[in-house]
Amino acid sequence: MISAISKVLSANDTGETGAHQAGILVPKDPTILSFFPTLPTDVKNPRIHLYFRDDEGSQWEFAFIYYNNRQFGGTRNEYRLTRMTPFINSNGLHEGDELILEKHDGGVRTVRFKRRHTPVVTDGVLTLGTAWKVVGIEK
DNA sequence: AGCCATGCACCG
DNA sequence: CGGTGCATGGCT
Repeated sequence: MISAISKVLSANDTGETGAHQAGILVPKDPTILSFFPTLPTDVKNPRIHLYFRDDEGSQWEFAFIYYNNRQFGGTRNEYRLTRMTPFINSNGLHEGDELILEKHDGGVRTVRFKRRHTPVVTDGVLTLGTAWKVVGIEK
């Protein structure tokens, strides 16, 4: 049994807007967040490194961060998955391409992607309000 | 809520 | 000095 989520990359996600963003935004949807480890909410900008393996067996290190400085006088309150530049570039991903993250038994995580496509909504696929959707969450 | 942007620190 | 990522703010 695996859990998987996916997102259609925005221009900013891939760095095509010129931003040195180096990461994508993760919506605060509880179902999406359940894919990631739980980060503490009582500390500022908690982060955790996650390793994802691709089709070819290469490992990529991404950083899951909760920018929550709103609780400390700032204005941020959002999750981001950063450090994806090497992965984005070496795979030539662009805005519109779909990123797929999977979590297998034992906690092994893998990344895949689909080139620009039109999402096909089939039964069993819960489409959310954003570009993210749940492919299959184990519970 | 989500995407767009940027000043600065760090490092090769 | 140029690329990268952190942290933070802005815009829609």
